[in-house]
Amino acid sequence: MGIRQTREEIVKAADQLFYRQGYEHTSFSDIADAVQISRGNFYYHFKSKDAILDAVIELRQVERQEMLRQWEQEAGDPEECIRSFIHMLAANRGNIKRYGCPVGTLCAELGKLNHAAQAEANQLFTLFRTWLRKQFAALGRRSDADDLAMQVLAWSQGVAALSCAFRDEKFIKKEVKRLDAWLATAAQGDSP
Amino acid sequence: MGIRQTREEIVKAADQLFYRQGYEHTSFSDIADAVQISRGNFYYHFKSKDAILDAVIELRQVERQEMLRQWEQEAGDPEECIRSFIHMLAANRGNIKRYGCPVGTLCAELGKLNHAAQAEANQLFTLFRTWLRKQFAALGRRSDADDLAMQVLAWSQGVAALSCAFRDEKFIKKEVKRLDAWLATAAQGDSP
DNA sequence: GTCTATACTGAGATAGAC
DNA sequence: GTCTATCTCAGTATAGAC
Repeated sequence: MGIRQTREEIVKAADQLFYRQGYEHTSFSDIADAVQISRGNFYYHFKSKDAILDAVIELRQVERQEMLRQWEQEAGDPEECIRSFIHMLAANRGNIKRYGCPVGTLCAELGKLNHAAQAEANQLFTLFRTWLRKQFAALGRRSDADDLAMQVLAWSQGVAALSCAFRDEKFIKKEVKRLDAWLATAAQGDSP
Repeated sequence: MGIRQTREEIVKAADQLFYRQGYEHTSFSDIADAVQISRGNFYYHFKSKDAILDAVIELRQVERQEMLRQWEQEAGDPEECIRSFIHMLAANRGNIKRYGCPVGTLCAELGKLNHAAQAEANQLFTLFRTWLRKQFAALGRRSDADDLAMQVLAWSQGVAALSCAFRDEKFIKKEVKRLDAWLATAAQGDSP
């Protein structure tokens, strides 16, 4: 197996495991089992567990960035862009119900660990925030675009947290509907 | 030191440490240092780390229940009760900014660990949910009281998660204002 | 590149003295 | 009740063979 390919598989497996079990609770053995390599082989590709975490965060950043780019490409207007973001909740409701939001739970965990990669993980939130702000500004809400972006983000985080705690997918669907309705009025309404 | 007192101090210290560092990341040594007892002495009071967690969850349940009871006693009407809940966010904004919501972050962590105490921790959410539902029902929103309770809970969770990630206290204040305004209309509005 | 073997550390937990 | 000493185990990480 090429070095590139093995490295990639490690990062992908770690990404999933960190999401499902948390970073600290995931051991090298867990990842090794998933990728079907020996524990020792790890250190040829990464010098430490932290290094794997860095790679995972970078992977998520690249993936999310690409996702946002694609939404912009497919959408006809900024409102549709924001709607794509909102509908991501519904599309991933199975995973969210079980494991929460991948970004939110990682940031929360690294925060408690006071981990060095905290800032980088939080960049994932910033990525969404900046993008949403841009969409709201394009929607004519220039003066409160950042507030609206934060509201959408917080709303999503709350829905993810509760649907996970109560293992409730229907709550996600309900809230996505409410978000949709809210967006429709926000798109028309002027800045307050 | 009496057995009662030492046990209580262990639970209190563990409560704080679990909140600030997370359950898994907190070791016996951490708690021992905080309480100023030896590691070995623990096992006279608790038979395992899980047992301490159980005690911490129970402590939080008792404390929250007492808090809700007091709010009801002090408030003139259900709307004021709900307002007390909302203002808890503002009152604790310093800790929330640093460590997130004590209930939300614990439930999230235990979920990832797939820990046995998961259900008990989630009961903390249920406690709030049931109480809020009761208040909304008393407010005349009987048909959607539970929906509204979930909305307030989710809103709070989202605010806590984002204010923590961005280390932003002002966001809490802003959102508490919006929640207040929302509550005022919800208190008047009929069931949809 | 990948493996096995192993060193090292810190964790939870136990035993028994005081 | 509290202590010290110690056990066991899992985790990260390293060394060196293949």
